[in-house]
Amino acid sequence: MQFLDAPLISPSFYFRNTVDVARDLLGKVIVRQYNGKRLIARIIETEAYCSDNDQASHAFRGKTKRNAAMFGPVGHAYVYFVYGNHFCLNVVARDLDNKAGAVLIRAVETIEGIEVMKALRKQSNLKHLTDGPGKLTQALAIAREHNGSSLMKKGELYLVDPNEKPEKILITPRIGIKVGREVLWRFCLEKKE
DNA sequence: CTTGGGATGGTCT
DNA sequence: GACCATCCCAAGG
Repeated sequence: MQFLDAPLISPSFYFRNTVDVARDLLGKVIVRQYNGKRLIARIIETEAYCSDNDQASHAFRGKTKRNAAMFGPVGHAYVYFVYGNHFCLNVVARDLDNKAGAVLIRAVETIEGIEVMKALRKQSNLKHLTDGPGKLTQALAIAREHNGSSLMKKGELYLVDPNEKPEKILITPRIGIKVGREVLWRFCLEKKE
């Protein structure tokens, strides 16, 4: 399995400008150990959420119990619950000038474990298996308990770098928000729109 | 294909 | 009591 040999990602990768990290997370690979099963997925869409300079960010109004992970160590997960139905997975990333910052993982494509993902999603339509932030957390069984956990060491949930060749990246405004639409902080790999 | 509304619950005012 | 970094389904073109 090529992805088991792929190296883990070190803190220095995440200790950079949040927007740069969002772009560079494209093509990185999420590994999830779930009930003895291995689920693997490749990141194909991200968004950057910064600190008190970013009105759309959960961190904009300062630290609270909910967003505390965004102020915590880089390379850790920030998982939150939205709309009463869904979890969203973020990776904490920021440079020294910022107190908080995280990259929302908006979409992935399945590499391994598709049958388990279908079961978790109660959905067999491959097109819509992992093409949204709430969908991919369901497909990978990511929830509250992963909030604050490190993604830089092998465990239930971590990231690896398969060292892919760069691909064409689509850059757009972030979506699903009412403010902060003027910055181009959403990054996608070729797929659809 | 697109649109519109309902479900659902934690957080903050 | 209002928001939400959402999803799903049903109805209409």
